[in-house]
Amino acid sequence: MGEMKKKLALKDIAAALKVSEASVSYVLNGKARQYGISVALENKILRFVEKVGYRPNRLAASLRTGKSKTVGMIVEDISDPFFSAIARVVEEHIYKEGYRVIYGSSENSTGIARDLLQTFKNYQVDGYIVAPTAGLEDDINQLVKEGYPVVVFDRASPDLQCSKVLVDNFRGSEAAVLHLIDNGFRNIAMVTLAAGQDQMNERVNGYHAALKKHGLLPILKEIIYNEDPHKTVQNLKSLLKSKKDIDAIFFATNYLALSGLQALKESGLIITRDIGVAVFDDINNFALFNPAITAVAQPITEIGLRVTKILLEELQDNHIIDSQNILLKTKLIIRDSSARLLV
Amino acid sequence: MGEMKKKLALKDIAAALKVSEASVSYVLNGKARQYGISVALENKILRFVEKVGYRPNRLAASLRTGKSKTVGMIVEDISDPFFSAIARVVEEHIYKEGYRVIYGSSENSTGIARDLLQTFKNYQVDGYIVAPTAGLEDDINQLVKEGYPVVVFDRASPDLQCSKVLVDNFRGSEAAVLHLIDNGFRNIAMVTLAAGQDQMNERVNGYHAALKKHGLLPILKEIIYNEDPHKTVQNLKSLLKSKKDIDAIFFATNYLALSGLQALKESGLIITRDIGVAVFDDINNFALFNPAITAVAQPITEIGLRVTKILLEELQDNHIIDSQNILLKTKLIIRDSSARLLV
DNA sequence: CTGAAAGCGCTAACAT
DNA sequence: ATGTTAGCGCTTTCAG
Repeated sequence: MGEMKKKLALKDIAAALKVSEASVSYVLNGKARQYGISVALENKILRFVEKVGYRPNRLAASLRTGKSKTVGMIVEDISDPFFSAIARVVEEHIYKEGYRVIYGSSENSTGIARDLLQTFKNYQVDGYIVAPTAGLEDDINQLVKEGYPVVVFDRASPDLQCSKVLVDNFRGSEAAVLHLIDNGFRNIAMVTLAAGQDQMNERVNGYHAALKKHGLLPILKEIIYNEDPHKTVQNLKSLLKSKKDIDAIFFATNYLALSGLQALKESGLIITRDIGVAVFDDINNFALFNPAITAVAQPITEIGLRVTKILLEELQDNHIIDSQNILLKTKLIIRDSSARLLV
Repeated sequence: MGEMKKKLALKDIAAALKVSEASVSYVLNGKARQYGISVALENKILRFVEKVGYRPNRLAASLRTGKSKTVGMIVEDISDPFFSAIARVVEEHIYKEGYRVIYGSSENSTGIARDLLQTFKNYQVDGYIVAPTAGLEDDINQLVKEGYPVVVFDRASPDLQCSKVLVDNFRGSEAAVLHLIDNGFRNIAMVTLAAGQDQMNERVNGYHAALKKHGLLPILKEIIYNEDPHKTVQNLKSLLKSKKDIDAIFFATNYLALSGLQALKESGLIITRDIGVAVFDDINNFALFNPAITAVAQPITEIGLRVTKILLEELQDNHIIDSQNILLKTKLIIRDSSARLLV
């Protein structure tokens, strides 16, 4: 295969132009004025660099400056539409500021997340964006203590000493369940994760709070993260079979809902006629399901923007910034699946 | 905020142990045997490194070796479920071999893609995975000529001189349309992109071929990439209004289908009763739509695995490898939306 | 078997 | 206004 053409280095262009490496470096970094490089020399350098297509080796610059212009981002699963949508927003906006993103999916495992953090560190990333797993608190706080900018999102333990961008899971959940109650449902089950993630706990708390206001009893079903979806469907079918009086289900995540809808289908239950449904997290397609699914929408773009903005601030200012705590509102999107069709 | 604790460097651990930097480096890179380091010294070094938690600076190693252990991946849009699912597979499998991934979304723009390629190069990535935009051929071939491993997927111009992992878009599309014809549909429209992407062209060719076999006439509607979805919905509603004899629609991508389903809904058309639907690319949820949507499934995991495997091969072997051409089969998943419900 | 030392390509303090 | 040069932290050749 082709020869690896010898790449031009800064010194090559300095030599070709018979100027010093420093001058070239200054010009390329927009510090010509600051170091009193003449406009003539500047243009000459710029023109030549353009002509020969020289591009500085970022690795070398990073090694020298200690800044890699890269941020590490840990999501739960990049193929989950919630996380990929946020990743997209972050990528787009942080790119404009000259930063690149390295991603990693934790699969909700503290071990993998820790490994990812370590890897990012080896790559000398300048900052971290993370959807933390339970148990990652110490690792993150350590990073903060060492002075690295860290922003967590989606979930956060109170112990975390860094900026946080979260949604109001409690109220979002509570609103959805109150809505189901308003529509006449009384035996409302909630399907959630067994993982002990903070945002899930809040969603469950919201569910309990709503029920309590009306003196209703909870029916909580916990699913293990990463369980084979087929098995989840089976588990949910069993639940529906054993508790025939369930008249509505509230799902704590979009993917649990997908399994749940499958379970309803296989159980021969028709949404609206037999059972009401609401979901936390509104992925695009819920509007197109038939019936359309009522969902608690998270402000995805807003989350991505806030995360990016805060990280950039922490990245740019060298002075101390207080960590920020952003709590965003969710929005209940009422669709057909939560309608009560009674005779 | 906390002091940036001075990071340990290799020379620090060499000094602490009173051994040479070379010894430490050899041990850390598993070359102790090769360079005849004693087992005793090896253990001593390993133990110490473990104890103080030293981690080599990959940037420095990369600068020195010219290998960054990073690959650059360009997708069309990381928030598209097709691409994020593939990204997930790639990430997972390439991670195990010690590589990291930097992603970028091209938004189907050659300019952005070119910029991303350049950026990746500045970061000295060892290899490239790309879903190419039309017009990126020269840039990619240049990379290949320079000796970089490149694997393209999802689409590829015949001019591309690198390994390719594609699906049989022509047959996949043809099979879906033949299926619609079998079910009695006669005025089958196809909604596709105007972008001139190779995979889209093949899908359109498959559509034409199927119609031709049965002497049917095409109704082709091209949508501009990145058009505001609301506008797309309007455009499709106009189409449905002006061509009232359309009895089925075949969508070339999952997101076009989402707009299309919205348009059908807003036009008061009921799938199965008024119109048949099939889609190229089966994202999870199509099975859960009601009616469930018939779709041409692409072997996502297989695509991700092949891409990863080929790239790793090209990355590891230094000797010449012929570029590989993989063509994977699609699978038509027949669901309710393509059923013909006639009286 | 081990140590010294020369860079990889760049930045920025210090000279001039 | 521009040039010289010492590293950033690592790998690897070469000499002991």
